[in-house]
Amino acid sequence: MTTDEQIVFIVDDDQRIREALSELLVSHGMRAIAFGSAGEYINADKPDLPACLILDVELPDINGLDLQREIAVGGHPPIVFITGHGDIPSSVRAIKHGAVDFLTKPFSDADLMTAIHAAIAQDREQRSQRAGLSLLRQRYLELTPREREVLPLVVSGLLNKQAAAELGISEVTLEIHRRNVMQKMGAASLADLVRMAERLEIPITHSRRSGGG
Amino acid sequence: MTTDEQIVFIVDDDQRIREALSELLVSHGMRAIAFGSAGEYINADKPDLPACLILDVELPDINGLDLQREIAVGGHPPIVFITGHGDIPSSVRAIKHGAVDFLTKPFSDADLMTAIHAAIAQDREQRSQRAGLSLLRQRYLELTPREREVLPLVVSGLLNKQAAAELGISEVTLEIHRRNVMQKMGAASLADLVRMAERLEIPITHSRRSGGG
DNA sequence: TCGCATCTCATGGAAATCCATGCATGGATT
DNA sequence: AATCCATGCATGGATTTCCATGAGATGCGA
Repeated sequence: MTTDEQIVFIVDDDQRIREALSELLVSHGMRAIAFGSAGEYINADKPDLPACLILDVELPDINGLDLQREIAVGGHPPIVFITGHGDIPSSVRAIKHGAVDFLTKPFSDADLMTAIHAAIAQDREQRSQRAGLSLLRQRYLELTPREREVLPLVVSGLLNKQAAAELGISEVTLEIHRRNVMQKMGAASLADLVRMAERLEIPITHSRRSGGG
Repeated sequence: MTTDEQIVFIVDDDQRIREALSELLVSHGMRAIAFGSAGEYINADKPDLPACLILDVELPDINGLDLQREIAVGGHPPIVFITGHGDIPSSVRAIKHGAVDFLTKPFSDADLMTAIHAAIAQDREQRSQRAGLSLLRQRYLELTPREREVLPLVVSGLLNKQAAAELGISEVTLEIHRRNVMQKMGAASLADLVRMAERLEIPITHSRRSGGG
């Protein structure tokens, strides 16, 4: 397939390798951008697309594994490590930290391409997850402080009456907050809101004992 | 700490290693059981405790990595690989498949113990997760076929009226099924039921558009 | 054949939710 | 000062949920 909506970043200090990899990728119909050091990669303006990072372990400025750790937080693309002098502890650390593969030179084009495809597929999935979560967070930010207090009580399964008592306000007022929360979060139903709260990792405060009515 | 409620399994064909590891573990206050082959391990009666499996890659009957794959399904303890002749692809494969660590001989006692502690901690967590999920599944099995049809509709956020229409039955009947579901599942509230359904990976069928009245 | 589980439905009432309209206060912004 | 926003409350009604009681039909296993 090789949709053109994807890109591969290459970080390697050896220019011949950068060129060889770039050519390989282009010949597979993929866009590639190469960097000679971790710093260049970090500072570059990178297109916002499903991507993959081919990362040499041995870099002039910082170690590839350290770069991995630094960019671990935040939406960076999955990494495929390549190295000329790999050792087992490094490979273990790399994979433990989420690298898709750890290839030692010489490796076959096929192995590399397999890893790249896997990495990009993974990134597509991750990006889609992140996009959804980011939308939710955005909506959550639109809630007023009081509404943010109401949300966890509601998704805990408390009755309006109970939640109102919890906050020391009247049931009517709580109902209004509750409706505002539903509306602002774009929840079609309480079930929906509960699932949103789950994804936002909003903790359950109290749980209702079926009191009944 | 080294709670005594835990155990370490050792699978290695070298008796001297089995004895050395056993001694090391006992000296750290942990129970250990050693096996000379994958087959012995598989067929053995193993205590049901938080555990860890120290697995030699090179075994007489089957490869340690293949054993890992075979026991991947089901509640087997996290694996710490040890090997005398490790290579990077093996280590990558092992970690990708969830191994906690991949140590090459000679390794320090400290490194091994660190890995073991991590593995056991991970197993404790996994077991706790599994226990909860297994309880849910057990309850789910107590539902009648009709109740299992009602559950996804309810947690989708449909009104009783809508869910009833979906099944072509009266609203009253659906209410009864719904209540039975709540009771059998031990859900204190709809929010609770939604979360249970999430954990059981029960798919959402329809979603309600806020029509409401 | 009897008993049991399952699925079905009705009536009827108590409680809770959903919603609209209207109003008031206090703080921040314009 | 005027306006907006967040917060708070009330009344009142439509809709929905929750629950109990009662009851009929089907199918399966003892």
